[in-house]
Amino acid sequence: MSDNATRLTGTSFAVLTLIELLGPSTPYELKQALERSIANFWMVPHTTFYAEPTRLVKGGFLSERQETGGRRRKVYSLTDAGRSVLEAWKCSAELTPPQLREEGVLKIFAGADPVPVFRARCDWHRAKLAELEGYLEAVTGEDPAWEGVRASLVVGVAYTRMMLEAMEGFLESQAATGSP
Amino acid sequence: MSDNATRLTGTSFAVLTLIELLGPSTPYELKQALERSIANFWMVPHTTFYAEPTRLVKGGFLSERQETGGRRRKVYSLTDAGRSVLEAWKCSAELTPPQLREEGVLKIFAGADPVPVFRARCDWHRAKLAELEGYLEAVTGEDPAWEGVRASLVVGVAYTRMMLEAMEGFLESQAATGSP
DNA sequence: GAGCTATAGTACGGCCCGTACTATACACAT
DNA sequence: ATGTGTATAGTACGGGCCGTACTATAGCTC
Repeated sequence: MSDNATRLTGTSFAVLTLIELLGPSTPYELKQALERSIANFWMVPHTTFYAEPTRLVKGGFLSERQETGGRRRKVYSLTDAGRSVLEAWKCSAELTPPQLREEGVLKIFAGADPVPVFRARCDWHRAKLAELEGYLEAVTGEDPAWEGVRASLVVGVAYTRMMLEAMEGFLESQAATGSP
Repeated sequence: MSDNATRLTGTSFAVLTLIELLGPSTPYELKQALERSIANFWMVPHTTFYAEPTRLVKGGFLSERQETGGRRRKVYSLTDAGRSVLEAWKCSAELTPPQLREEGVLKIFAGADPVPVFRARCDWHRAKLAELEGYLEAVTGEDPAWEGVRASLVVGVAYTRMMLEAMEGFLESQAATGSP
């Protein structure tokens, strides 16, 4: 009946999911996988991410053992409790609202000129698009267990491309009316 | 030379901008304005938001006085330091990367069926779109100082509509192929 | 075997934030 | 005038988050 149970956040489920996909893993392996996938739609700073497995062990959702050679890193595996909360989360229909933090729009709100803001964001989204397409290419033809991984990258690519096209359209329309 | 200066986050600039627009304000007035505008692209939980003016006073960016009647609420105003960091931020070209946290894609990554996820998100975006259109209508024809407010709401409406259409398109294509 | 660079983390302190609770104002019935 | 319901306007608390700075090991190269 303890009420200070480990709170499970999106970051927790990100870690659990990665271990389910990869099998027993070290924190760095998890982090590498994260950055090529989940981090693009569920951002986690690395210091938070490294802390998460420890929390999950404390909550009984992961078990931990030490590598015997090399750096003697810790290797984490799912426990039955971990597997079961992960399954429950996947099946549940509940979704926390999407959270967006876009400093560019904040500046526009404050009265800044939208053109440089969108130009900067176009560059950012162009780079991101190339990055995501690279990740997607790397997982095509993989194991069917990775279907969700592929699907999420497809969503990410579509989203990024949509944003990029919308902003490019805006900038072109501005260029047409802005200067003679 | 103190190096533990108050860190200024997006939330800080949100508060500073709102006070610049509204003039001296109480926390609740700021929160009301926030929810009808900024919170849609820079989410802040209310407990964080209520704490922010206190931090900004400590940093010297806001000054504080007490209402004399009624609830004797605190009224915050910009100091010169506050006005100056706000201006510097508006003019600077730097932007932190856009931060997205979308639990739906996380579930798809984990292998969940995308259809219920997108259906839930469609409902959410439809409601959000109606809400934003309401806010936008409420500020049309206002003071020219509110130009940025209008522009940011226009961006928000365009974004939400784009997301909605993309998801509806996906669901229709699924319906066409998924069942006979 | 010293230095360089990439890899693989930890320490710390301030900030964030979800849950729960508090408190005041106003309406309207009693 | 007093109860009681509801919207308004917050505060308390403790664990989680996170940016900056630092540390440490592995392999490479000279």
